[in-house]
Amino acid sequence: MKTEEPLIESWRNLLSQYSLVAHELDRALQAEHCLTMSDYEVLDRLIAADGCKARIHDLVGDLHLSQSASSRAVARLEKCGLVQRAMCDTDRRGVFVTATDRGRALHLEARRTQLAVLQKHLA
Amino acid sequence: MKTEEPLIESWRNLLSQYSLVAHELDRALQAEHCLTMSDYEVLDRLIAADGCKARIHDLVGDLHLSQSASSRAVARLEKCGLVQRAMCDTDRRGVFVTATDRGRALHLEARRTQLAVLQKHLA
DNA sequence: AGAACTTATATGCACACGCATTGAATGTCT
DNA sequence: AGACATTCAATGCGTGTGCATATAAGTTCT
Repeated sequence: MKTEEPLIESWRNLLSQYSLVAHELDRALQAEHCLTMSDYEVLDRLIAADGCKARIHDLVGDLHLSQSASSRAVARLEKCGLVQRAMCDTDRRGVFVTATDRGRALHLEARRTQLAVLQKHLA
Repeated sequence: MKTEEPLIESWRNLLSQYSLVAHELDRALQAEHCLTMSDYEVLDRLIAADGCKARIHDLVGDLHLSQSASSRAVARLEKCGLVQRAMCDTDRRGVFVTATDRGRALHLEARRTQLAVLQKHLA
């Protein structure tokens, strides 16, 4: 395989590395914690926020997910009891999402799983 | 946001860059050529092969896709007339996939689309 | 040759995704 | 205040994905 465009070479490297890590991360999180990579990302962002609380709208910007996918991720997390929805009193269109105790606990465990995978592939 | 683990920092960068490029690439290929990113990747690998011809099994290794997803991508390309399936006479389990003239032509056009997107984001 | 195993593709199924739309609340402009 | 536009979240829909399985062909071992 000749190198052709270095641009394509870069893209292939990016794609390869992403695919490898993403697939394994997804498998590990699913197997050990019943979480999608996206679910974990939502939880992670939420916990990074003030008071483990954020509006969905604010999460979307950080998430590499569409608004609808983010909304559904929150719904999944809520169904598992990791997160709670609450109306936002200052703007009743908005929805505040808060991590529950179980959510915070699971996040800690899942974080270890994540680090193990990253260690293995990005170290 | 404190930096915490540099490992996580790396992963976030990888994820961000991938998401940006992948989404835009997908949109552009779909809009201009009715191709998924995966479809294009299959076509691309096929054309890189000897005689624009390869067995599905051999494609799978390069593709960042599962066997089933690869099989379906080939099916899509065939439905669009970009590719042809043919039995492999030396091993009748195998299926040879060959790019048609239209497939080769479309690949050239799509390649320009790809390069434009990559240029914009990876240059 | 025949049975047991392996390999190459296709397919049923459940699920996460993005796009488009809906519904409700807010904002703006006259 | 009232009409129109905008914003936030949820949902219907179509589609691509991986996993498990099915099917068919090749391989190995006795």
